[in-house]
Amino acid sequence: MNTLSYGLLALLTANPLTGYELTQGIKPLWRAGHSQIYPLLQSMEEKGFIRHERIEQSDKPDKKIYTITEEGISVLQEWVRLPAEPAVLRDELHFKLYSLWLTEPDEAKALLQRRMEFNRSELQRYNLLIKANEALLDERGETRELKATTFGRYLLLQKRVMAMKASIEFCEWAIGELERSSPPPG
Amino acid sequence: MNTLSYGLLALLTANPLTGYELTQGIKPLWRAGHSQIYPLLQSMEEKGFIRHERIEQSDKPDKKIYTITEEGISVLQEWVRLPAEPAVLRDELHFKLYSLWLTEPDEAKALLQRRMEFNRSELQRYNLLIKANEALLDERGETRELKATTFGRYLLLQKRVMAMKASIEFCEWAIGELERSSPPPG
DNA sequence: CGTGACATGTAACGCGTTACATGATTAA
DNA sequence: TTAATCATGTAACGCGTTACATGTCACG
Repeated sequence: MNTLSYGLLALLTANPLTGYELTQGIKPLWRAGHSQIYPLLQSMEEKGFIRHERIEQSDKPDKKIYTITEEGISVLQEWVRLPAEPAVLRDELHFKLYSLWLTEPDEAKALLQRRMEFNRSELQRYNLLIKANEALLDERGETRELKATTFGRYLLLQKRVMAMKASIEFCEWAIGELERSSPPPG
Repeated sequence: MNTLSYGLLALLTANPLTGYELTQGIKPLWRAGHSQIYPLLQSMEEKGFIRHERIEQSDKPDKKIYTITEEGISVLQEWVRLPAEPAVLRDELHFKLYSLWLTEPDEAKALLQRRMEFNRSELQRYNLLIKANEALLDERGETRELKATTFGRYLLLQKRVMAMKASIEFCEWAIGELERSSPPPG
């Protein structure tokens, strides 16, 4: 049981999902491809933390819908209360900033601008997810459980939004610093 | 040549360093242990991007001081102008936030508080690094090269500072949200 | 007629962490 | 005397990415 395994359990507490849906749904939380996820689902099923139901489909490939078991919920519960390890950030840009003086000022600016545009599109994506989450609550947010899972998603998405905004602010500031240190002609 | 290899080259453009010093110095930029770094130094030396000088010491173990070569600088230069891959963030807290409703409100708050305290200590560490960087410039910041490398470090450290501040703000906000949704007795 | 979504899996390889290995000096 | 700093290396294992593998339907 590694971190990703617990993450899959976390997603399954909200509702039953297929491996394919888990692969899509985990994207804003953790970077993982389907080739990592399918084997973990198999091993968690052997451990009794999840179980699956096979759905035969004629138009699309058959699928397996995974549901978390009572045992799965209780191991997740124990894990959640354990202190969280420090976040690990791996960003090439750190090294590129460090050696920025090796490039032309124009190229340095372009580097930051590309990152800023990517961050802006990510921010937009998170805002859409927040709206979808709120809509879910408005439509059928009656049970205590749905309110609770929606709240968790809300916290998480706000975390991502705040980080993205900070990153965009950094890019804007750094581009300004670059222009101050080598003003463009004109 | 992976990202970490270019990162080591980046550090070596500022001044010659030992593998040990590189292991320490890379910490704010990338997570990597010495067992990753020593083999990369050997392979980069075979490629001709760096070279080393052995220093014999009587009180401490002997050391190897690595210097970047002209060829090393030129491959780094080419790499820096390439677009930076999106940053990868791996944070257990994402999953724990998502399943926060499985814990007692007190434990949920403690989870966020621990992270906030860690972030605050990181912020302090970065502020010290910024001061050290500025001091370096004041003391002997005459050459154009030193000014340039100091500038790169400055940008990078500001990036980390802004990210940490955003993360601290998130924790404060999230603790507030938790208190609002389940007020403490009294 | 090709691309993308749906859907699940395995294999190979590279990257990252932990542990093993050695050994002197210095401060608590 | 125990831990920490300096200093370099290897080995084993686990995690993450890319590629291989298969097949249908819908849309442009």
